[in-house]
Amino acid sequence: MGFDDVVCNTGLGLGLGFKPTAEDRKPNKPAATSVFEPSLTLGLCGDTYNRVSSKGSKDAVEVLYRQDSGASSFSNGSVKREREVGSEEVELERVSSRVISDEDDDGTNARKKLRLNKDQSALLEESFKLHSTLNPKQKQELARRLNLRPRQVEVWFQNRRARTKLKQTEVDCEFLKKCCETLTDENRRLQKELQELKALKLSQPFYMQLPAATLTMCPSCERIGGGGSGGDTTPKSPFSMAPKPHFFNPFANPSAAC
DNA sequence: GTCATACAGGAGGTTACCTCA
DNA sequence: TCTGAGGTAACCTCCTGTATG
Repeated sequence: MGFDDVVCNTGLGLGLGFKPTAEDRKPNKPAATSVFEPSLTLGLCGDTYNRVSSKGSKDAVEVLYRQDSGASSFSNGSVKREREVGSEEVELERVSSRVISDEDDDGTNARKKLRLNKDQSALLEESFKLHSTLNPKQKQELARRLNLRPRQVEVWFQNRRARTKLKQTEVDCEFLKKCCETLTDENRRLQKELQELKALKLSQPFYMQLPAATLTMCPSCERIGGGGSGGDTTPKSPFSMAPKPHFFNPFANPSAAC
């Protein structure tokens, strides 16, 4: 979809941006393969942000998802099963996570902050490329491979999704700014054109303002059409202006009537 | 079939730690 | 050495979807 298409063909003007399709919003759909439809609603998009590539880690991730294929934390059939399988360990994980993270060795409440190493980050990135969300089994397995707590993996994915969305928001914002600039320029140009046409009309003798010719010209694209042809016998002025008061609509396609 | 409740997980926002210029 | 900015792990709250009685 080109920029011009957005401005001229949709009639929606600033209805821009990208959001995942309904299909894309399904959990565990690979983030990098999403298809997007234009929208102001923001969503995940093909992620080019801060990506670390590692052959070894990619292999590991593929194995991870092969092992767990068919398990979705959202699909009706699997939710119950996952809860049965993972509820105990997940609960344990949550409790232990709080205890470990909230209390220091000496019992103080200092929040410990670990720094993921390069390999851990690479494997997490590869996993995220395949699936932007994890089900409990995938989380457990990934945590085991990374030697991290499942809670840490969960947090990483939450933050990663947030960063992706933030990045996409910034991109969309820039895009909308450009749209706004273009529409402002177009508006300015059309206003100027309108002023010129008004001045031209006033400068002509009265008899020249009569609908002597059947030619019409679109003020936007400056194409001249045979207004009288095609069975249309309605008399028209040389620059057939809109019969109604004409308000500039930046979202309307100026050439749509042509 | 409908409703109330509980639970799990994600989004959005915030806090706090760490690194670096 | 100090400091402010930026990145990000960890946390909190709210909302939504699903299962269950």
